[in-house]
Amino acid sequence: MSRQRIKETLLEAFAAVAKGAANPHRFGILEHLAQGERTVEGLADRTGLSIANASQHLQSMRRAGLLAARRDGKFMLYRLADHSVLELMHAITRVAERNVAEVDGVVRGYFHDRDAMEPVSRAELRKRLKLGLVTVLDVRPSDEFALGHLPNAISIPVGDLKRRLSELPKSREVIAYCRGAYCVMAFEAVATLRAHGYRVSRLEDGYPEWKAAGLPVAAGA
Amino acid sequence: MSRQRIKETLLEAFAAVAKGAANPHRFGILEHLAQGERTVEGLADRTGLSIANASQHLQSMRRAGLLAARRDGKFMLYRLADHSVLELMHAITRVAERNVAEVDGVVRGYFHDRDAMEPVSRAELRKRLKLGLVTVLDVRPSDEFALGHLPNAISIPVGDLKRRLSELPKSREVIAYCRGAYCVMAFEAVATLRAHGYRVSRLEDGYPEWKAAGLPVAAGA
DNA sequence: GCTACATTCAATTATTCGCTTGAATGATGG
DNA sequence: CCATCATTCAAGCGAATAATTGAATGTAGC
Repeated sequence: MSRQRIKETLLEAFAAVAKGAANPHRFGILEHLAQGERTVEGLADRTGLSIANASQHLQSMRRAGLLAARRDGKFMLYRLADHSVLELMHAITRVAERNVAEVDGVVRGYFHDRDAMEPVSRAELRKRLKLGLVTVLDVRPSDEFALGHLPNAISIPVGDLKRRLSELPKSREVIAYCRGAYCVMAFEAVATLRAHGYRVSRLEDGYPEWKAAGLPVAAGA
Repeated sequence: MSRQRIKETLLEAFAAVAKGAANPHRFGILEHLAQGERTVEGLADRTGLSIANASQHLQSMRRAGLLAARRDGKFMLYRLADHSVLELMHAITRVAERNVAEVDGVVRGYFHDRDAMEPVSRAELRKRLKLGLVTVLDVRPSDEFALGHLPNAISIPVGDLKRRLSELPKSREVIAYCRGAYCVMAFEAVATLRAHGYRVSRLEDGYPEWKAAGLPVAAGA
């Protein structure tokens, strides 16, 4: 095989990997799979795609090397191929946050206050957790919380937040998180709680990154 | 703006970033721009694209947030938007090397010997450089070498390697590098030199990553 | 101002993509 | 083995993409 042909083979493989993430729905699927494995129907529901369409996206992403799958009874369970895929997603969001005006604009839209935008790092959260200084708030849907969450986190899905404010102590600082660094539910939760006088920040990223970093997680209902 | 709409905005931006790399020619353009800024015509020549076509790709990648550009006289000089783009390219290649059979196959095709495949890390190369133990070989075209290269590197483009073997001392270990981790010229150089009895390895990645890591570089003819 | 040259724009075409629909496959549980 | 249900396959359609061609724009040097 000629050098030129080999180079083409590599470039095609790299392009195919990128193409696996190069569609809003597919990137959304990746975000959901970063939480853990999911069935085709589960993903179709969460992303609003038809089942056949979701299946096709999943298969193409699998061929591209982004996903792995296993069968469990009559369900196919898809998952991220490995942790390098999570890193790829992170790399994409970093390019976007630095160089795409729309992304920066979204963050600014939620937080008029400059220091309200600043997220708390994982290391910082661990430190404050040990000192017992903070309340950790998980704003994902409760089924996702049930499959795994940060230790001692309280589960209040963002839609329920306004009527369940009493569950959060105003005396302590709150750290909110959801599916990832650019999961909008955490932004909204922070904005809502700030408006109600809470001291609250968001975690720099979400549950998948926490878990991938090897930090302790809790699971179960 | 609704949460749903914001989520769509973010997903579209992320997908657009990925799309910027989701084509073999565009990924090739990124590899060239990782070396330094280039004109439209320069890129068109190197990638084999027509000028108009290269221009269109460059503009779409710029809109996606991957590239920046400036005008110098009658030339437009394109470059990577920032270092996060290099990290994105790295993330893509890592997913591919771990999960795409074709990529693994290419590496194996060059090196039948298992330990011949193992690259030398940047840190390891620096250490051996300080001890004066190695000859560093740059196998990129000489114009790219002229624009910047590793300290004390010898420039022998891979096409000239066989007839310029005498320039390389057989007594010392040789470390070859080119444009990046999956630049095929370094693979070929290692295979060629091994066949001629040299002790030779490749650097884990190429000139762009070395420079991005803040390590010393040399420039000039 | 005129000419040369790098780049971009605009119009066109073949191809690929994303999605829908409906039928086929594969596994489970009675 | 039959009914059920999750998933995949296959065909078809409109929209988007990648490439080509030729004209238009913008800058430099005379």
